[in-house]
Amino acid sequence: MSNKVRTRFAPSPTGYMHIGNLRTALYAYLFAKANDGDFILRIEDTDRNRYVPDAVDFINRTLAAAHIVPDEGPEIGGAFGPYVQSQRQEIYQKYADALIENGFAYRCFCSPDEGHTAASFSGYDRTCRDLSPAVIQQHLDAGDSFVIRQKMPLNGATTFHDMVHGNITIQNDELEDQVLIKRDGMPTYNFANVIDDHLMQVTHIIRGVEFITSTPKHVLLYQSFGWDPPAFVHLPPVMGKNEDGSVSKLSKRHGATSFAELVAMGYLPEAITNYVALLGWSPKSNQELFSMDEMAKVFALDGLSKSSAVFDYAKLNWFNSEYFKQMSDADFAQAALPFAGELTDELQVKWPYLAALLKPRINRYGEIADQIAFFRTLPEYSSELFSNKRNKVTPEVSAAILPAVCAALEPLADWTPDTINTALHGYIDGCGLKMGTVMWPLRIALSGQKVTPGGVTELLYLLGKEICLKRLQKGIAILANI
RNA sequence: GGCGCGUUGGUCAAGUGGUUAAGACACCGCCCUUUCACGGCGGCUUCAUGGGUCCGAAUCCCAUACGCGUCACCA
Repeated sequence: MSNKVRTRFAPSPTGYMHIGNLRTALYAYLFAKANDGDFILRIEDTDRNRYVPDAVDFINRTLAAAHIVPDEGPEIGGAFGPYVQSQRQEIYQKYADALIENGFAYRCFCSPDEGHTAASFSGYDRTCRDLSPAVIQQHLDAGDSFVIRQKMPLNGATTFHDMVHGNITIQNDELEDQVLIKRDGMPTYNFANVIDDHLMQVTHIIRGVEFITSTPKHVLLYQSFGWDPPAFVHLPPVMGKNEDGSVSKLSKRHGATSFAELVAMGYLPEAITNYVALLGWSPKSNQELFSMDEMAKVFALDGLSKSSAVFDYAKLNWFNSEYFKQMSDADFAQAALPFAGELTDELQVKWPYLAALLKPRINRYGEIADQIAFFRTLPEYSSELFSNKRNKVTPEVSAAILPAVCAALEPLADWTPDTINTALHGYIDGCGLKMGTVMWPLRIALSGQKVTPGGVTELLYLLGKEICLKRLQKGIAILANI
């Protein structure tokens, strides 16, 4: 049982889930599941200045929405708790003391404001590295506050293996005597993560590349304790495309950066995770549409890419529209309704019918309001809109067609797609014009735009007889001036 | 700046010494068609640059350039 795969997602509670973070969580989850392992959620809240109320709840809700379900964590518990770092303070203290005991760490009494920066090597100048026991005791007796620092080797190099990048070596003299326990008694990330990953028996650390350069410090810590380090998997960042064509780490100026924002824009969680999974990972096959279960079957580390990927809305749109097509009309209608804005009474009744027309035509729910705005208010338009080369329509031709269609529609007692269609076809068959030629001017007069959700029959039905006749008259009036 | 990592078309990418360098999105064109969409067909554009090694290099080596990361008592 000891070689069961265990991965973890260890966010700090900021109340925000960046796309890149979501992807990290997703990979850690998928890798665990692909290997019948466990996925752990751990909250890294050792920075008290950054604490955001309800952030843990937010993380739980986000993971749930994305169908990433932890096997262990603050809410579900598990054999290795607590899973919130601020509740593990004594544990870190104990291990830090052991390090001091064995000469791998030391108390540093320097004030953070004194500027103890070394000139010849990286970071802290190591003033307190070799204090005599007597001096240390003096400080302790005086009640001086201190931090605990890691005692880095002065020479040599540290090498570790990364499963996506291969072996990485860093000279030890590049390493600072980093702080392990802060003045407030809390551990730093670089310390807590080592202790917790070992104690929680994490086998694979999956995290962003930003941690790659501090990994040697972690490895040294594992060595000091005599522990075997877990496998390391460092993921490249998710980028955004700038106005000038350059790319940089996905941020606000690129639009949405969080899972929650994308959902608010009307993207389906399933589509987001599917797309994000493929941003930096590729399966052995050419399959692109994956359910979570399918991904959990085929996910493998060797499909991860080394280089960063640019977040592309065009591709996300495609994924989302594919997921829309898989939805039933009823489910879509229900889920889309909140995005429709205020509906006329007519449309409220006919919403399921309208929604079915919208489903194959939009990329995200957020596009709905714009698409259906013309139902409520006919946009201003000019007679030029009536021109369409493809269907051989001109404003003149339109001027002849509109009144005739009005006449054909007017007598209809029953206003259903069927009766409307029959009346329309009756007219078209009689007049000798092509269907497209007749439909074009109708669409323009009905909607004031070239592109509409649904065909003319559907528009007529949805608008209702009275409004249709009015809009057709309006079209005739506009055409009268040419 | 030091150190580390990266670089296949507009974007995601397959590829691990011999391929016509897959596939997807986007874009363009055609077909279908009651517009749009859907669907079908086709096209466009790529191995950052320069040196090696080799019969042969996107694949191996070395430089250069560019990009990203890191250098906190943040994670």
